[in-house]
Amino acid sequence: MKASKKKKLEAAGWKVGSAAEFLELSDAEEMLVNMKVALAKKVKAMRQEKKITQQRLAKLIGSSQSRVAKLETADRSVSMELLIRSLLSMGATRAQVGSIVGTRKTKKVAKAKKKKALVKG
Amino acid sequence: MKASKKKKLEAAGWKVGSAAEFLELSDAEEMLVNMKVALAKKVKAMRQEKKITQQRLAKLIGSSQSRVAKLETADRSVSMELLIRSLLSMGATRAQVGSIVGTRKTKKVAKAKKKKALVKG
DNA sequence: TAACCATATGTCATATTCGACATATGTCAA
DNA sequence: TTGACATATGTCGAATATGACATATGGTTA
Repeated sequence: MKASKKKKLEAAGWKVGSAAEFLELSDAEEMLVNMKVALAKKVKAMRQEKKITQQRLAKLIGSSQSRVAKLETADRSVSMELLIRSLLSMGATRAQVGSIVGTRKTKKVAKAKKKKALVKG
Repeated sequence: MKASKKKKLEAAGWKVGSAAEFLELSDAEEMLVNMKVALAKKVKAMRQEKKITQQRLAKLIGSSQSRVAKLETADRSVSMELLIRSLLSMGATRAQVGSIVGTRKTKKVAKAKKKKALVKG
């Protein structure tokens, strides 16, 4: 991480330890966000595959349509727990959830480029 | 639902009211609890492997010793998010976290018996 | 156009989770 | 015994996540 960013955060009142320590936390936060986004996409995909509305999924998990919408857009206000509960409520297995949590998304663009490069070479 | 399951959950610190109440726990909720317990055990295992105290882990994740203790005992008041954040902060990979989330615990005794049976047969 | 349905967004009162603190328990060495 | 250290538990005010509601947006059909 850049020193300038650290300075900025410190100026804003954030207590930052060593740069290395901060890096670890930053990575953890980023991974958490990525996990949530991945889970959110799966919620939407599963719901659409089952051809049910957000309203119906909401009822299934004891929530409301608006919260389901927030879930699927990985809104800041949604917890990991609710995301996972939603998947499980739609019939996902622990293994499926674990797979989503544990799998980093690969960029399709990057993959395409790599493939092209191989063909060319 | 089997009484053995109830016992298991209670042993893990999840106080369950009446049996009838427990019966109303959905499969999804039970899976969620099991995931939390598995993650909690991993937090403790990783911390001990790194030979650091709860106090130090607390500082690493910006929390307190008491909360880390609650984390490791899978207290009701701890979120999935904090459990995962703790693992990531100690250097766990997404793949590792995913593996814990997605893997149901199998009884060693049961496994041993199965193996023995195979040998015998 | 209008009416309808699905989804997104903003707000709010309540519920849950948070860090922090006090304190209890347990272990080990002086 | 005492004291120091690690961990567990109970509580509390603050922070965050919740369901619910109103409403906006976008697509489809009459």
